[in-house]
Amino acid sequence: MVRHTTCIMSIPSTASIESQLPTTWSSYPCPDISTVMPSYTSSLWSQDYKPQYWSKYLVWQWLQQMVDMHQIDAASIHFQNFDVDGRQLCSMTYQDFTRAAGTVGPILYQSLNELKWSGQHLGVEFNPLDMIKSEPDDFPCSFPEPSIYPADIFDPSCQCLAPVASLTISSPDTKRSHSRPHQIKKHNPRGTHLWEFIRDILLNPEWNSGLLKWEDRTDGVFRFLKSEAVAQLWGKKKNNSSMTYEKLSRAMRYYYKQEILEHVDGRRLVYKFGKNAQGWRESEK
DNA sequence: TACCTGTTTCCTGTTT
DNA sequence: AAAACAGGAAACAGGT
Repeated sequence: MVRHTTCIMSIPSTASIESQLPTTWSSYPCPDISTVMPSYTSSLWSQDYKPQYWSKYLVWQWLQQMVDMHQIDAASIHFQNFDVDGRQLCSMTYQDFTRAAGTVGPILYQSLNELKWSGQHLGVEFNPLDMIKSEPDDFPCSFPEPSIYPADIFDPSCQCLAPVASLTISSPDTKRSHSRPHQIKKHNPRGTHLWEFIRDILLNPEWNSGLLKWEDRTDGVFRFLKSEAVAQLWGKKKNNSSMTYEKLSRAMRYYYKQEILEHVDGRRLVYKFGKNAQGWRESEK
């Protein structure tokens, strides 16, 4: 028996998404995108598309795209080294990329160079503006635009990410290549797992403006501050506008059995990374 | 094509 | 009373 059809089709309108947003969302520091980045809406396919003209935010979007595309463990990239705009990014040398991203550096360097000249990458068109220009009504923004925050929100001293030595990668390219000394990830059919998505938000303070919070950094205990907002972000990543915290939390509960998460007694919206969750510990920097 | 994994969706009941 | 939690059941989708 078919219990339900594709839920997206049953969503009445984008207004329902807004109504799902928590009231706290309105206080979320994410102003209208056209206000923050007016050029985005007026010149989507202009020169802004070129990496040389990207904002810091687009640089981060590109990095995120690279992480997804190549199945790179985001914890392996020192994102603080990419707190640059497109002009600065394009001025980085091969050595700079290697320093900033270790063994992933050459991949990023090559991808960027292809974008510089063609606007395409490995046959997959990269448009960092997709997340911004698409469906502005059903999601206020994806990750916050870094430039709209005080500089001190992004702590460049934060070394919350794992060293390149812990890199895991499983792109088809690297699977076939014996020249790259990457570890291969196990079966991961749909890109980033939910728990990795959660972990990466926690590890990247610039993305994590009040969405999630460490309760006990050492023990891996964290709390959802804006549960519905995180669910919306997750849904955005999965192209599922009907994602809710209720559904996200069901997926989280499956992690208990896998020991990716451990039970935390009696504390609402609080979870704890388990022994099979990797890349969140400070000692894994 | 069957099977597997990792969700996603829906649900009922319980706890806070 | 509402929100969150717990977990069963089935569907779904991408990868092998």
